[in-house]
This record gives sequence, C-alpha cells and structure tokens, in this order.
Amino acid sequence: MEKADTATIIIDSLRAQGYRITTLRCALVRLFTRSSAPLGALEITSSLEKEDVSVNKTTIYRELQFLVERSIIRELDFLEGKKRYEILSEHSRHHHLVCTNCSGITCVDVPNDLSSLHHALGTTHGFKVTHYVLEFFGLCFSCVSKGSCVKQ
Amino acid sequence: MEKADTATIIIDSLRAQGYRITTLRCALVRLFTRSSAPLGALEITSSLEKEDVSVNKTTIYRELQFLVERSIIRELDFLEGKKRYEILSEHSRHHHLVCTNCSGITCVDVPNDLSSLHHALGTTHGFKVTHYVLEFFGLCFSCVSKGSCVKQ
DNA sequence: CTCCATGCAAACACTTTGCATCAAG
DNA sequence: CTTGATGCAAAGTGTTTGCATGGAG
Repeated sequence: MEKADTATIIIDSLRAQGYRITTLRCALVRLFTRSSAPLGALEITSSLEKEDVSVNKTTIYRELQFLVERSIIRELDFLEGKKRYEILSEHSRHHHLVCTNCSGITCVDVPNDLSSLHHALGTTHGFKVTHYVLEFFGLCFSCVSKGSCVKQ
Repeated sequence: MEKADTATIIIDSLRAQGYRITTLRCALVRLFTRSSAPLGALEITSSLEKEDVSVNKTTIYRELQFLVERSIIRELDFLEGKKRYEILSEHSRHHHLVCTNCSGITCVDVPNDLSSLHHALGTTHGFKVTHYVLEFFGLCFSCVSKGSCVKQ
C-alpha cells in the first residue's frame, strides 16, 4: 500500500472540496510541505520562479490567503514588518527559535503542554482560546559561538 | 516617604543617563505607563494630539525605536500588519488574549513558568533565549456571548 | 554653542483592490 | 460555457531616510 505524500493528500483534499487545482496552487502546496522554515511572500515568489512557475505577487498573496482560510498554512510574524507562512501540520506544539542576530529561524517541538492554560483563561476571563503563538527570541548556536560578530 | 510613579522613575532614569527630556519623550512615557493595552503608532499619535502634544509620525517612530532600544517599551505583533508597543514592566509573564472577532486585546498574567524551557532549548539546540512571546488567539467573552455577531 | 531632537517630503516595503482577461472543470 | 484564477496597474498602509531647522542642556 502506497503512502501518498502530504502535498498530494492536501491537493486531493482541495480537489475533493471542489477547488480548482492550478499550477500555482499545486506548486505552493508542494513548496510548503517541502520547506522547513516559515516563508515570506517574496521568498515564495523567488522560489517559484526557480521552478519556472508563473509568479505575480497579487496572485501569491491571494493564494496565501486562500490557504490560510482553509487552514492549510498559517501566518506567523517575527516582527520583521512582514508575514511569514508555514504548513499547518498535525502537531500543534510547533514553535520557533528566532535569532535576533542573524535572523535565522529554527523550528522546535516544545514538550510543554499549555492546554491547561486554555481552560484557565476560559474560566478567569471567559476567553475561548482557539490557538496560541509561542516564539522564542535570542541567539542561535552559531551566533553565540562567534560572539564577536554580534551586531550592534 | 513619597513613592514616585513609574513614569517619573523612567524619565528620571533617562535624564540620569544623559538623554534629553523632551515634551514628546515625556508624554510618550506617561502614555505608556497609563495605558493598559498595547498601542499602535497611529493610536499613539492621536492620543497625543488630544493632549495637544506635537505629533509628527517620523518623530513618533524614532522615539518608539529609542524606547525599544532602551527596553522601556517592547514591540508586539498580533498579525495586524503593524506593530504595537507596550511598557516593559518588571513582571515578564505578561501575555495577551487577542480576540479574532472584535480585535480586542486583554492583558493577562499567566501562571506558567516557561523558564525550564529556556534551559531545555539551550541544551538541545544551543540556543540562548533572551525573551519569548506567548499570545493567545480566540474569542473574548463578549464575542462568545453574542455568537450571532461573529464575522464571516 | 553644541548636538540631539524634530518636521517635512519623499522613498520604501509589503499588501490589497479594481478590472479586464484567462483557463479549469 | 461558467466561474474561479490570474495579471497588471494603481492605491493603501505602515515605516524609514535625507536633510535642514529647532531646542535642551
């Protein structure tokens, strides 16, 4: 029994829901399932260009919005003045280490379970948490090592 | 023995460090110590206008940068396409409930201590965490109540 | 008087909108 | 064919830069 890759599963699911499967949509889904780091719109554009996929920025933004609305990808923000996007995988305890020196981003699975907090917030504030963002900022291994190169 | 308010303490500290105490700088510090919610640059501008404080956007942005660099305020981002700023108080376990319906922001003190995570990340990834961001998204009490008004 | 702080205009970066055209189903 | 997807131009929003002027110390 063959196991379809994530991209194929997502695309089949979109097709099943009656959405049109265009070259761009396909390429975007494959790009996201392949990439480990969160991508900005411009990076996406240039990545797709390398695969000779047509790339109008308007269309990219619209397609990103489409994928976000269907919970296939999610938006992230690392205070860079732009949004980044990454595939929304099954495991939800997925966070990032953002290096404030080299801007490198590493994904991490954090063991802590904050689900008890959801309930706490529900009772104390009447707030119904749908999701949360937990991101760590600091210095990555290589920037800690070569301390002399740290900016500022 | 009189207890100086936070704004005064901050301003005195800036003065002691040799920074010029201008009307805007003063007004900004007071605004931040007074306000409970994180503020965007435009909100700040209009707030200051109400106090008849001169408000050029360039100056606002430069002053915000000045205060961020000196760790008096910090930047936050709630995926709105703009940055928000709030006073950086002594307690670090300060997070937010962001309502995805009405965009209301509530500050919360979260009991969980994630400091063990810092060390874990240090050992497993060689990453030195300087700070982290933990924000909750969902529906606030009033939006949960009047469920019918939920957008989309 | 000396610099830091400020205002103004313009530039920037990222994102969105309107509208005509194109192509997936 | 029909309707969603796309490209292009232009506008929108938030933020930054260059440069001359102004004011705190």
